[in-house]
Amino acid sequence: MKYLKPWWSDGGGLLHLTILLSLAGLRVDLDLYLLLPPPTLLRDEFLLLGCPTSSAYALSPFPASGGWGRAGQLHPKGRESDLAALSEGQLFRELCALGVPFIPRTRVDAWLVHSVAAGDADGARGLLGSAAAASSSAVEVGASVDGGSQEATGGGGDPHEARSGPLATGEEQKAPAEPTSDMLDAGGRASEEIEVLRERCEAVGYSSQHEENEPRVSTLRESLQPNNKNKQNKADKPAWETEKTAKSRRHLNGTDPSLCLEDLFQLLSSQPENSLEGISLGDIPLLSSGSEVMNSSAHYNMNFSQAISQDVSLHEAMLLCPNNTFRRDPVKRTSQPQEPFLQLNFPTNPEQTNLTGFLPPVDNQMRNLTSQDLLYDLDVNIFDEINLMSLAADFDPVEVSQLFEEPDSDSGLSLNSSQGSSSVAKSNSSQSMYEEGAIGYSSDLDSFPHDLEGAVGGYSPEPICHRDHVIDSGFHDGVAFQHIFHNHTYHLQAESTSKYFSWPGMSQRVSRYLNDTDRNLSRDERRAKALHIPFSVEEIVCMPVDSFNNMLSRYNLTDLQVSLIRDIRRRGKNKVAAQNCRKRKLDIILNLEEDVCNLQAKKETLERERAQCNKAINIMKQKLHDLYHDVFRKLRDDQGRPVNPNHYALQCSHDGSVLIVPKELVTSGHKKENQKGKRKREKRN
DNA sequence: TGCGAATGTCATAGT
DNA sequence: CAACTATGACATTCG
Repeated sequence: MKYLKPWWSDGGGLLHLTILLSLAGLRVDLDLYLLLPPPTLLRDEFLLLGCPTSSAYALSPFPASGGWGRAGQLHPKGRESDLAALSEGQLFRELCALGVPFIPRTRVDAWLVHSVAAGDADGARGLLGSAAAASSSAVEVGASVDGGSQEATGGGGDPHEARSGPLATGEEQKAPAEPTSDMLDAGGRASEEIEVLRERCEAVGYSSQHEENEPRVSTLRESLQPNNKNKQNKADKPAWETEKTAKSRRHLNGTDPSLCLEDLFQLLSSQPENSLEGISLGDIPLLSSGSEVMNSSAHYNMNFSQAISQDVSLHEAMLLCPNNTFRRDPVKRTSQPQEPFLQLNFPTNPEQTNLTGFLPPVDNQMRNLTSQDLLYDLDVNIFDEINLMSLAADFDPVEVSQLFEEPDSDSGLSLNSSQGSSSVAKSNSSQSMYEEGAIGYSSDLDSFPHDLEGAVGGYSPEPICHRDHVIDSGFHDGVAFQHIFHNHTYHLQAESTSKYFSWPGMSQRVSRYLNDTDRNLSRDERRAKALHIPFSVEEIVCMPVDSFNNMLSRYNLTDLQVSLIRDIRRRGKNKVAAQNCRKRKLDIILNLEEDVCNLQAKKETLERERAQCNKAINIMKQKLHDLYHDVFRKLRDDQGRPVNPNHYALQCSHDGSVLIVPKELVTSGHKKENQKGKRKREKRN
C-alpha cells in the first residue's frame, strides 16, 4: 500500500495517546493517534484510500507503517497472519466507516478500536483474550481469561470469529454502530462472560483488591501501584462524575453494546482519572503486549496521575513548549515578583505629573526578559491596543504645523512595507533599542526634555510606541510598566494608535513625546491624523474614484482636508506606480539577462555546430580529393598513358555522366558562368 | 564618512 | 478634461 503524505505535515494536529482501558475485564493498551482537524482538509488524499471523511475529523492515511509492524508482538501465532491478511486500507476503511477519530498505531489497536466501535464485544474480547494468551507467560491471568472467554462464547475469543463480526459482514459493517438486538444479546452475553472471567480470575488466585472493574493485568502490576488513586478520586468526585464513571464502566465492561469509540473518547476526556489510569501525551513508548505493559507499568504508574491530571490544551499540545512557559497561567504570572519591572502610576492630578517618576530607570533585569515574556506581553499588548482606542484626544493645531514642516520622506501607504519590517528588526532586542535610541532620531528627541531621556535610558521612539500600553495600564489600573519593550507589532501599533490620547493636565512636551510614536506612521498618515481626516490612508488610496468623490462630497471637509486627501491619494497611487515600475524594470533587466544567457548559450551551440560542419566538410573534401586522384590514377588516354590531373578535370554533367575536360575549357567556362551570374544580379538590383 | 540599494516624491508624458 | 499610469530624476533613509 502506498502511503500518502501525512496531512499533519501541513499543519494539522495529532495527539499521540496511549490509553489504558478496562475492557472485558482486561487491561488494554491502546496506542492511538487522535486526529485533530487539519487546516486544510486533504479530502482528496483521503478519498484515495476509499475512506469517507468524518464530519468532525478529517481522517487520514496511517502515519507510518512502523507502528503496524509492531503489532505482531501482541498477536498470538496465527492471529497475526489473519490480521495481516487485511490490508491497512481495508482495516482503516472499517474504522472510518465507524467514525473513529483515531489512528491506531498498531494493527491490533486498529482491530480493537474497530471491534469496540462496531459494538462487537465478542470481537474485542476475543482479541484481548488472544493477546493475553500470547503473553501468557507474563500475564498468567490473561491465559485464564482467554480460555474463559473462549468457553463462554463458544469460541468467541477466537480471532477468526472476532474478525468475522464487523469485517466479514460486508456492507453491514459500514453502518453506524447502532444497538441492534444481536448486539444487545452480545452485550448481555458479554456481561455474563465477564462474570465468568472474574470468577476464573479469582479461582487462579487473583483476588481483586480494587473496584469491581479495576483494570488488572497481573499481581505484579498491582504491586507496582502503591496508591490506588481511583479510590480516592472516586470519593472526591461529584455526583455527575460518579454517574459518568458508572456509565463508562458499563461501556468498558462491554455491557453496553452501543459502545463506540467516540463515547469512549468522551469518557476518557471527561474523567480520565477514573475511567483510565493513564493517558500520556508525547513520546510514550508503544505498549503492545502484556509483557510490555508489565515491564513499563512502573513508568505508567508513575506517569498516570500526572499525565491525567494535567489540563493539556490543544494549544499546548501543538506548541509542545518544553517548559510550559507559553501557558497562560494568570496565577503564575501574577505571582511573579513585579518589583523588577517599572511601575507606572499616573497621577490623576495633573500637578503630580512627574516625569522622573513616570519613566524610571531601566535596570538590567528588564533587559533580561525572556522570549516567553515577550510573546506573552505581545498578546497582552494587542488587547491593550484595543483598549487604547477609547483614549482619543483632541486635535492639536501645533502638532499639525509641526507635522507639515517635517522634512522626512515617508508615505502613507505601506505596501508590504519594509518600514514595518525594519522597525521590527530594529526592535528585536531590547539592547538594540537602547543603542538606537541613543543615537537615532535626533530631530524630535532633541526637543524632548533631557530628564525624560535620561529617565528612560535613551529610548528610541520605537520602543516608546509602547507607551500605549503604558498609559493604558498605568493610567487605569496601575499595572506595571513591564510591557513597554515587548510589543513588536509595529504595524498594529500604527493602526491602533491613529488617535491621540492625553489626559487633562498632561504637559505638551510629555504629550509630544508620548505621541512621538507617530514617527512610526508615515508622513501622510500623520498629516491625516493631525487634520482629523476620518479615513485611513489605505482607504483614501485604494478607494475607487466614484466612491472617493462621493466620500469627499458626503463629508463636510475643509479645503485643507480635501487637498490633503487628494495629495495622499495621488502620492499613494504614484508610490504604487513607482513600485510597479521598478519591479517591471527589474523584471525587464532580469529577462534581458536571461535572454543574454540564452543567446550566449545558443551562440556557443551554433559555434559548435559550425565547427562540426567544417570538420565534416573537410572530411568530405578530403574524400573527394582522394576519389579524384583515384579516378585519375585509373584513367588512361588513347595510347594507354595515365591522364595528368593537372591538365584535365572531371566534370559532372546534368544527366549524371562524368566527362574529362581539359582545365583550360573548365576555367573559361567558369568565367562565362560568373559573368552570367553577375549580369543576373545586376538585373535584379 | 562615503557608497549603494531601496524607497518616496515630483514632474511630465502618455493612456 | 479628469483620472490614472508609467517613468525619469531627485531626495532621503539605511545598512
